Amino acid sequence: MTRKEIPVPTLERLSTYLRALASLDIQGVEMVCSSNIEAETGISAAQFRKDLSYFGEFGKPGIGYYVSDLQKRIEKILKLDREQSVVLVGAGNLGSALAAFPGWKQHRFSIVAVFDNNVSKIGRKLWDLEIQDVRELVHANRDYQAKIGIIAVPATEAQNVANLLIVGGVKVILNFAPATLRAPQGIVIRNVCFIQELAVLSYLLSEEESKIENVALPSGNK
Amino acid sequence: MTRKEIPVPTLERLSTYLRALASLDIQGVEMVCSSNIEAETGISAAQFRKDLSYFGEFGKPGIGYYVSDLQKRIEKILKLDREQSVVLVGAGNLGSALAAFPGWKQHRFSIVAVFDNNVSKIGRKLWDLEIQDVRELVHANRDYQAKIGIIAVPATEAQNVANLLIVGGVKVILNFAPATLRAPQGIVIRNVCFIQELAVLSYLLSEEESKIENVALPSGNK
DNA sequence: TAGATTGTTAATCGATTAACAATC
DNA sequence: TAGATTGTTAATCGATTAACAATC
Repeated sequence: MTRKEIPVPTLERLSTYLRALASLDIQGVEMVCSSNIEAETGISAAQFRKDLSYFGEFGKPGIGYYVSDLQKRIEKILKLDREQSVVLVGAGNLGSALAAFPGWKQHRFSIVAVFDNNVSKIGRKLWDLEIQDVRELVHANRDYQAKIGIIAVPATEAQNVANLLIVGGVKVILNFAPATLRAPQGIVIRNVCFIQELAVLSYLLSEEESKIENVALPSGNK
Repeated sequence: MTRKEIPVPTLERLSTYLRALASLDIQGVEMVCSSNIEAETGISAAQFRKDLSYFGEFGKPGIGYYVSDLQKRIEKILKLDREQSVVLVGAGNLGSALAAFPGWKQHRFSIVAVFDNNVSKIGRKLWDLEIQDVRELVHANRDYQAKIGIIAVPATEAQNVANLLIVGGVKVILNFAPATLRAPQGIVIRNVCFIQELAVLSYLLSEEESKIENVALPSGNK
């Protein structure tokens, strides 16, 4: 069956295409060509066609793509065409902001449970969900059967939480804690760390500033 | 001067090394070798040495690296060795969670102002900062001189906010809104979109699950 | 039909990995 | 000195870009 591995950058872009298509769809656009997608997303037309080519044929030469058809097919590829259960660990500021995100339903994700280790929070509500004791996580997920977990706890707790999620049957984890997590083969972890993003921006800012200096002071030693 | 461009993945990893070094430093570790870093971060020893090599020499053959020295030097590379002003736009759940992040000072960033367009929020406090009218942003940043901006508003507002930030003198933007932003040359934008991350995980989850099926049903047609 | 645009192949580019001489 | 580990060069790998035959 030699499954050709799909590059992760391609998967990330698929999600971007989906967003652009949704926006075009709302505007009433029915057909697009790859250069429209480039205009909308900044991703090159060639890259767009190449990305799609991993999954089959989607358009008509000379014509382009049907917006709603393409949307549905990409959703299917990413398995966003059916509701998926997500468990959230961490009911602090970040967890609260995540739980409040209005787009969960639209993107076909459903937060089925929230856990925390803070006794003063357990039993209270985070929006419409009761905050449960993190020690109940493994047991509770026997019912939920969630395969997707989100870690929104301090870095010091993140590995413990990851272990619990994995024991509880979670297969993929989105980790917001600034920590490198260990996990067995077959478990996928993606890290979101805005401080790291800012560090990159900090470097790029200094680079831009030095470029400007070089323009301002053209002569000098090269 | 032919500045050799540093790969962005290298910059991202530098930040990861920094985190590992901080953790080792706290544990009282004074020396590390590249394979220690691999054990700590999952990034290969060769990759670590290659990444550092863009910026000079950091270690001693046969010995390794001084933890605190390496920390300081990477911080300097990323310009994390001096305080940097950041303006935040969006005082909703996400903006609030960002403002509450306890690590700002430690990472040498300082949120100097928060803006929103919601009349019922303007004038109120978000933690210790007064929420200002986003229409004051350009003017207000003449004082702050922040070069770093964070967008934590709904997607529909994101481009407008980006434009304001840029007019206000911001050079690099961390965008949390699920939108592709346009910006002139010389402005750097990085997008953080957890829904996109979940979409990737959703695909990888289905991939993992099909692998397991294939193991469970070994014979079949290949 | 002529013009437009796809899907795919080949060429290019860039990043990661491996190997090793230099050196502590 | 012998063993360990660096910094760097060369080899490999993978992703992006360009080009174009197929086709609507």
